[in-house]
Amino acid sequence: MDFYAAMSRALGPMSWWPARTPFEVIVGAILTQNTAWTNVERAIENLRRTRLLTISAIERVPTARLAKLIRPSGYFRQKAKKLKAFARFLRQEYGGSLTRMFATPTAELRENLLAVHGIGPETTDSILLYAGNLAVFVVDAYTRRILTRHGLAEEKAGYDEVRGFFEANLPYDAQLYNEYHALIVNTGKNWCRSKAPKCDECPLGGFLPQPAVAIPAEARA
DNA sequence: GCCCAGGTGGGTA
DNA sequence: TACCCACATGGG
Repeated sequence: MDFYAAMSRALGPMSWWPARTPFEVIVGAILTQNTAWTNVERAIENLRRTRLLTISAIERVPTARLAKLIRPSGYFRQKAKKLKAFARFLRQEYGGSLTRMFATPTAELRENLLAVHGIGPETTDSILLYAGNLAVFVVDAYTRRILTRHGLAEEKAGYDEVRGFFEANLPYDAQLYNEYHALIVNTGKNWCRSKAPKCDECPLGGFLPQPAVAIPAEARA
């Protein structure tokens, strides 16, 4: 039994990302930065209701109005600028086409996204994996917390270090990365919050370092 | 009231 | 490079 199998057995298929279109995935990835998803849902719903869930609409809407609509997601003035910055980037670099954007070689696209204001490593990789279906492992606060609590990573391991750990030990498979990250987030939400983690009930079983590596059985030699 | 959430960018030493 | 802090709402 390894981490993936334990989480999968406890939680079942995740079917992520909760969004209707690739563009909606990207909007959600920006809005959920350090924010509970329930708050993001309200903001997305406001954008849907006002027909603003398209690239051209985000480009056209005044920043102040955009900010007001996404207010429930928190950091709303910052995030309005970030959505604007992404829309501008997509227009300038790819003619406003997500299809064209995702046709870009992954390493090059990753660098380009990281250069956009408000899009850091986790948001970049969430976009690549969940909007583009590209095999890039997403690392978030729960991933780090779970790994460090099980003695599988240093407290201050860098983002790319943790990402590399997974990508080097897993088959190159976007669907697997998709499900794995989703399982980690749900495990974190349910059992591994920063205060009072319910380790005794967690499918990954407590604070102690695990002998098993954090990879699915089929990935092992 | 307090803590926390699927981060990121800017400023300072 | 390595910290420190602002950014902000809503739920437990």
